[in-house]
Amino acid sequence: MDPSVWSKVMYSSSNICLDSCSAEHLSSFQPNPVPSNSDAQGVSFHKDSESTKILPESDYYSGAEAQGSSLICSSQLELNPPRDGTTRRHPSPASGPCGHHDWNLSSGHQAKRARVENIIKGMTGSPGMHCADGTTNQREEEENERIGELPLNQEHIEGSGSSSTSLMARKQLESQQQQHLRQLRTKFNHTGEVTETTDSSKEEKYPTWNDSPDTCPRDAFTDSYCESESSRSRKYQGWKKVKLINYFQSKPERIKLMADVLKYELSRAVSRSVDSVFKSMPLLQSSPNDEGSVETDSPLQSSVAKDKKTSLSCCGNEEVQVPDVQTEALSLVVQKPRLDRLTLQPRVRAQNHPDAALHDDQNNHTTIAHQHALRCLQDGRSEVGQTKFEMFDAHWNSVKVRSKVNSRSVRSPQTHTVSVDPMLLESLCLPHVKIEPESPVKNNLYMLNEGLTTNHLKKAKLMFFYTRYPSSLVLKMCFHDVQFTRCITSQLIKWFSNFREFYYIQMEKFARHALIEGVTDVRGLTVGRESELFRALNMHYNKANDFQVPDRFLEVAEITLREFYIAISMGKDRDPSWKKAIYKVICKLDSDVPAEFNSHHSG
DNA sequence: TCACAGCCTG
DNA sequence: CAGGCTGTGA
Repeated sequence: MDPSVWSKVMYSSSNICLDSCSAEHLSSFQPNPVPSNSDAQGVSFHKDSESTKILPESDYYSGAEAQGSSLICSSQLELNPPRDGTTRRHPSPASGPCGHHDWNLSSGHQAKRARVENIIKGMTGSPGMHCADGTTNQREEEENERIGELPLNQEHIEGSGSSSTSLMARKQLESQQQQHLRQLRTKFNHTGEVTETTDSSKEEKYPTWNDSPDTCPRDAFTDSYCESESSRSRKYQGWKKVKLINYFQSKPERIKLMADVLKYELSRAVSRSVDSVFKSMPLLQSSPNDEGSVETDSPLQSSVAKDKKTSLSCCGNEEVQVPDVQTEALSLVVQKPRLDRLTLQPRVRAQNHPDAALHDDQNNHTTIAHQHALRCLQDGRSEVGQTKFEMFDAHWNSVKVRSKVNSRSVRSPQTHTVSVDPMLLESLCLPHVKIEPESPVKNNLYMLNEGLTTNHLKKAKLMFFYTRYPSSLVLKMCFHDVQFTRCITSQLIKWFSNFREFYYIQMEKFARHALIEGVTDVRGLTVGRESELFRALNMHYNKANDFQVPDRFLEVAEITLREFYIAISMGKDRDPSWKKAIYKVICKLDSDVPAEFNSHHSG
């Protein structure tokens, strides 16, 4: 366009402005010394501005612009985390009292428990007396109650003064009990769970259920556990003590022995289940700062050591949740089903890591190694095992670091990304997952939505000096080198929307600041090239400062600033849509974009 | 219903 | 700057 024509248009536009946008009150308006908007926004703004002339945008927003509702919402979000599926599906391990977790084990574990319970049920009949082990918790007592039901029924008969019980009947009962226990052990052997204690020789040494207090507790069956787990020895000692105390209650002792067997089996099952969890659990960090390591390790060790179902239940609870997490994470993350077929680089599944939700069965070779090392560490049997664990953990950590470097940064914990080692993918020659390393050249030519480049963005910003509300026709003329699609158009419109947003934010900010500074005459508000407002705007739209900003833009900026000043001083900002009137005025101040913007390439 | 502007958020 | 969302006008 001819510059002269451009100037004409520009100045006519200016005249339109003076005619239409209340130039009269702009030139003569003198607001109340005290702004009428006495709401929290103004107060906050005033308060903040006492120490600093120009408020940082963030401060400004927190005090002046941000409405209370948004703040409240934010806090509400913190105080009341959304009770969505994520929250429900990812409960904290400490989400409930450990003792109340009711054996929510994995399906395999449940099957195992069902087997044990079937055995127990085969032995149980009617309610009986409680076990005398004072160390057992409620859970244990319930278990023992069930275990002791049937035999104690008989015991109850005896203990209740049934001295008429014949010796035959007694022996028959003992025989039945022995049979039960043999069946128990046979089943255990069959499942292979207690392999170290189930060879035939040990079975031969198994107690013969004499009433002798010496033979009963000192059986090889129990001792074998004591050898491997010292803490079990403590329990055993307590158990033995109870036995000595209740010497004359021989049958309950046997029941308790069986209960111990069952408890051991359950304990083992839990331990194994926990181990299995480590195939998919976040690998523990050796860092002392990592609480997850401590928290997860501790129950593992204590589960075997203390043989308390309280701790077992804790473990059980955790291990139950994890598969759910993984299941859900898989559904969320693996958008490209073929991607998880790859041998992706091991991913860190620390509980508080965004990638924790990722589950990759293909990583079993590493997770199993970690699991093995961890088990060695748990057992405390081998320093070699611990060394292996540390070495593996170090390797794992290094892998994690590499993963973080190579993968895209995760913006938020909610973001689920599949971190793939590009080198690995390249080595696999998989074109559909080809990931090119970022190069500076490509960054400079950063493509935006299949057409718009950073140069287009820069050009759009310069256009903003002339037009705040460009029509689609103007956009097409100015970005003729772009294949216009609905998406491209929307993006360009969005760009200008963002430009306007920043523009009006600056205007409001400086208008409020002027009011606070005590500016009483709107004529005192000017926007020159040396003004703070112009610097802020120029920094945003013309960062390189290689473009001569038209004077008309300064005029429009000044008009806008005064409009904001007047509106705020009149208390119009109490109306949620108070800015619309200003927008309506400013949209009429658009100028034509110089011809250079139309004919030239975006670069 | 669609397109667009504006607001909010990351 | 982009995406989601809502309100509005044609």
